[in-house]
Amino acid sequence: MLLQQTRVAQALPYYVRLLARYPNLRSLASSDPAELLKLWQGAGYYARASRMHAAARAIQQKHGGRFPSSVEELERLPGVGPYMARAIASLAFGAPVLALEANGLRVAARLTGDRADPAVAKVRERLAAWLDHELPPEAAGEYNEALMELGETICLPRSPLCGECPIAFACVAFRTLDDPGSLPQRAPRASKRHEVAAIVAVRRGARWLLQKRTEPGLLRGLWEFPGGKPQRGETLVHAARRELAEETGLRVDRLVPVGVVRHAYSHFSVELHLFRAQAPARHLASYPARWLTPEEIRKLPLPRATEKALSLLGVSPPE
DNA sequence: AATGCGGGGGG
DNA sequence: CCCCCAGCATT
Repeated sequence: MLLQQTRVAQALPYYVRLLARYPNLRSLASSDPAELLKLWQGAGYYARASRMHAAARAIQQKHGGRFPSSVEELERLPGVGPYMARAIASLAFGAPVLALEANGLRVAARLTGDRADPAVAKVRERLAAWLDHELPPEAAGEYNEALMELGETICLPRSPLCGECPIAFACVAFRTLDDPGSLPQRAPRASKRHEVAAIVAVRRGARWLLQKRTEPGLLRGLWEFPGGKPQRGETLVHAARRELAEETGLRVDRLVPVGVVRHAYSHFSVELHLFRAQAPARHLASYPARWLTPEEIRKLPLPRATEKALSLLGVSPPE
């Protein structure tokens, strides 16, 4: 699950930590989801953590603790889709099925010289059918793994190392194209949005006011400083004050500018203007906001942007 | 079929 | 800066 849309090199340290903490299915199924999310911090796509937890529980309760082995059963598990179901079935149980993901699609497009966009279902089916025809039923797992390994180490996305490729002789892109790396051809993407927002760090003694993101969507379950985007014509200071009041019920006196946190997400980037404030005399912050010491903050799952903000405030990051 | 979902590495 | 990554769920 860690490897979904995540490079092996990036997932590896998380895998090691997770496996040390949850050495078997039972320990994962009975684990605290909050602790799992903290271990997941930094890996991104945080819904994967809760799906993995749900899948472990499902295997315990609906399959008696025995890992399901058929593609159909596997695909019913939370967080397990067409690729993972076939990867598990072939690699772990020897099922003669093709497990196709980004690497395999790229390799197949080049081997067959297919110039079409794999984002189109028809093209994916065509590439899958070709690979499926080549698949040795008695060694499907090794075949699937070989496809991915080739894609990860040699048949690279932009600059493939065709000189080191053991099957370049059979590659249509290598034999016919000036730049085999130009395949597959993808549709151009929408340009990235840029957003500006104001966030407020309210302090009360040794504690800071943070809130949990509870809405479905971006960074769900992670903790951040209150704040939001300015409305039309609104100043950043006013937006900070308004958002703080709306989200936590707090009204503060003076807002001191601290700095700017810049962070890039996949489809947009944000520029967070960070302000500091003292807690008012009456400070009944409403849920889901909480007053937290640095020690408590360190135990919560935090997005990169919040880590950067804490660093600006001089709240020491976890070592 | 299209969209949302993070963060890091490389060109 | 842009592109991509051992996909999946939702609409």
